[in-house]
Amino acid sequence: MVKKTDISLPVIRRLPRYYRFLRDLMQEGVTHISSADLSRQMGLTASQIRQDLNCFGGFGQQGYGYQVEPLYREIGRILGVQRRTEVILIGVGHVGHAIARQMDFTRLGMRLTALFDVSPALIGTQVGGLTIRPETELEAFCLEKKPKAALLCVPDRAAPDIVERLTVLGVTGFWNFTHYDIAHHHPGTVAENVHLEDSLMVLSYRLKQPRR
Amino acid sequence: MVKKTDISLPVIRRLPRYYRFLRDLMQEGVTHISSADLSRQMGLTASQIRQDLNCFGGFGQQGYGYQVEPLYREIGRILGVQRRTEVILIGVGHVGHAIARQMDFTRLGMRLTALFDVSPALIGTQVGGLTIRPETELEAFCLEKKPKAALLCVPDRAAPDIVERLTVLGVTGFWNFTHYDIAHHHPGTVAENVHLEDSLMVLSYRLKQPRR
DNA sequence: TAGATTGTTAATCGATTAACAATC
DNA sequence: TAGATTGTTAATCGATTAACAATC
Repeated sequence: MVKKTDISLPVIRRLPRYYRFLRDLMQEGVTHISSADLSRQMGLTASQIRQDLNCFGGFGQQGYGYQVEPLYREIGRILGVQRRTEVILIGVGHVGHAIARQMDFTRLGMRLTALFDVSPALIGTQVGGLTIRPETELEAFCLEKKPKAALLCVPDRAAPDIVERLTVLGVTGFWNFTHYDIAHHHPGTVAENVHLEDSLMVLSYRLKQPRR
Repeated sequence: MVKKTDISLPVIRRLPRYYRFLRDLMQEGVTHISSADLSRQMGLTASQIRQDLNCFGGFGQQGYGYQVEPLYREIGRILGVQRRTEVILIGVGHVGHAIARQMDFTRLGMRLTALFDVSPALIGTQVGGLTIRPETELEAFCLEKKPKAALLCVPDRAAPDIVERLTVLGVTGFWNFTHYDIAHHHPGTVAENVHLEDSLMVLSYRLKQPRR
């Protein structure tokens, strides 16, 4: 059923949005929808939607549109939400804490299994059902549990050391909230960056632009 | 000195990174640097760096390189970090709380002036030197203080109503942590989206890809 | 001056959009 | 069948990269 083995990253980055949209449509009882309809509702071109969905083809019917539920399932399958990747969180500051408490990792194809921090005030306390471990236990834990991904919420200056240790331990994926350029320094890894400061500066810039 | 009035968004999105990098170089006492050197350190092509910096030209010298400090100042000026935009935060849940506590708005060209929430348990409590106000006071506050930007950390279902009220009150910029598509529903506004769930799903996908 | 490096134009690459034949 | 809508190819657009003349 899958047509292209390599789907381009811009397409992949749109999939979570399609996924959410299709779920909403299902809940409204919509069973099928045309690319034209979807384009109006999502603010994309119908052409782009057809191109995107065609990457893993077979869900549209000429003259009729796309079957909502099969399409939803297929996107979930492509994103791999049912196969869960174990992830650990390093740095339980304000942001790390918020992420650990609020995100529904299970629904997103991940499972949060451990929290680490250096602060004696935090170590041993519970957050979202997990006990914060001392960062010194990173090696022991990873050697035993072999997590493949880490969520990095430490201060920028701590990042290079932590990433080095984690890559040695076999961690290949990072959800990176620091400004340390993981992908550049560790070519074998996969890093998704969340640069909150950069994003806010861009908003600041765009607001100050005379005409948009 | 400014050469292009319209700098493309991809270039703008790279500016915060240049800005940080140049600050680091200054702190190391580096006074000038060539695009080739910078390209090695930042993992961009020298060509792209020259194209980018040339949008607001005049900081390079042939045979010599770029003056670090003037370039740093100019990027700060373009991003408008010294002119501060007033911003209010709606929704002091885990993420909103973390943002309010941790981000240094001042350094990023913004000033956080008020927090709003619906929860009686939160209203009246202090976060980062600000008292959480009831969301019902949004209109009164905005009519008086006329903030131009809002940081949206409410649940998705609350977003359409809040955004509608805020745009009526003259708020034109949103730092959007919800999945509500503000730019699509309110064409006049500027929205920077932080879609944490989407980002995590993309990481999950990339980790599960056979070869990268 | 010679060497280095920019500023800028041209070439390439990739993603988006348009068009339309295929087909439900 | 006629109408609608996809799948897919071709055209367009924009961003990145390469090349090199200008010049410090």
